[in-house]
Amino acid sequence: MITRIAITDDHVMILRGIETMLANTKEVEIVGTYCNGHETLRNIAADKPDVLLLDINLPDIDGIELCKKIIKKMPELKIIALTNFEEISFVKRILNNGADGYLLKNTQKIELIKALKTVLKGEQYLQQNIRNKLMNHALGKPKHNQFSANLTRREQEVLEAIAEELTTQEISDKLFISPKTVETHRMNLMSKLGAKNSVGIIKNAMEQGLLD
Amino acid sequence: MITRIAITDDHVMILRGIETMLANTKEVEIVGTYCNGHETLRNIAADKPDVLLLDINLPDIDGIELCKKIIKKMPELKIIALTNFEEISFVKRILNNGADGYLLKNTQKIELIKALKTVLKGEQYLQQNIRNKLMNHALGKPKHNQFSANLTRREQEVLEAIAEELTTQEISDKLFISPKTVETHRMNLMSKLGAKNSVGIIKNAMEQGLLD
DNA sequence: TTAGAATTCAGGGAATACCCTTAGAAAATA
DNA sequence: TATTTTCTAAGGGTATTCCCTGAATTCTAA
Repeated sequence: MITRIAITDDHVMILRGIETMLANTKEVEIVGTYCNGHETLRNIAADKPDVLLLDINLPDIDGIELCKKIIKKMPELKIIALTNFEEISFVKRILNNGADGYLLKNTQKIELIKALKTVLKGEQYLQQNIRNKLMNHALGKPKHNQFSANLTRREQEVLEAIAEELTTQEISDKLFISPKTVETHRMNLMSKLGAKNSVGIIKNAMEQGLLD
Repeated sequence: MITRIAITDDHVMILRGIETMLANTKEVEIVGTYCNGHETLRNIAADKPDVLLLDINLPDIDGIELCKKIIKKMPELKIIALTNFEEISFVKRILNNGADGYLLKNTQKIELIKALKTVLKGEQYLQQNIRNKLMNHALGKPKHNQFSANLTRREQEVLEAIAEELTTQEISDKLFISPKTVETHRMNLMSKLGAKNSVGIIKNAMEQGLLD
């Protein structure tokens, strides 16, 4: 059985690149290539692909919205998100909205084929480094992770307010607590995050993914 | 006479895509493909291309620096910058540092060939929309873009020192300048990055990849 | 060579952050 | 219930940042 593949990408070079990569693979056939979201929505039902390689950064439609719409139309279709970015929050959103796989655009032919086979089996395919990141991220939140400080609810709120560049007074107004209490939380944040000042709080918090 | 072409891009798909695009064109021959800056610098002299299609966003070397280095080595070589971004400030910088052309990655085959011919004649090639943007820019809309803050050497040094959680005094000791000078740089950083305080400087700098 | 950046520095004051300690009340947990 | 953690808040400082103005020197690109 030949797998029918469609590709959506506004970069012609990427389209040609994938076509070339798959040209000598007998198990697959490219049944459609689209340059944007609207073209994809118009033609995908007629082309009936088994898998769609979908660039998330399209000129016309937000990738996640597009993903949702396509899945609604064709629930059987497997979608592999294709992008340059490896933002964890983004990966999570796209995977929660219909995508079955996530590939970076520097993918080699072998990995592309592996990804296709995996999603066709009904499994999820993620590149190794993305998988690792997701793991770390998942473990970081609910569990006691010795590498990432775990903050109390209030500390988290103060942290976010500091990240918004608010002053102690402004934070106290926002959270309806005394400025002195805000200072206490700030001191505790410094201690927990190993920072010498607010700059360090924000730097470490961002590196540990405590913000977003 | 056959034109010798080399390509530098860390995305295999782009490499394959360009190869495919040029495969049926007799006037050109691809003599080398490189995945990063160092590979390019190592091999380009031996491959002797007439034109280099150079992705500006490489994993290892800053595109502009790389461009300078290559031109120093091979002054005859024509370089066409290849990228996803159409930031005017960026276009100007790269064109002022050795590139002869600027193409977006959504370029079609016809335009690619046209660009190659143009730069080989010794002229500059820019895509139409980039050309228009440059025109508009030159005609008097100096809208400074908050997304592309470009920092001076000293500002970058002060930025990095702030990120190290140093105080003004400590930074002044480190850089052998007066604390007052450090404050001036800090103020300019706030202004350039649209920040209200040092926390904002670091937050925006990290988001824009000005640190690391 | 000449205008524009970039770098340097200063005074002085207001605002804010930093740092220590202490401690009661509320909430979560064992 | 008892214990721990969290949240609250204060006094009383010192250190640092923030903000304004103004200005000389050096570098750099047209």
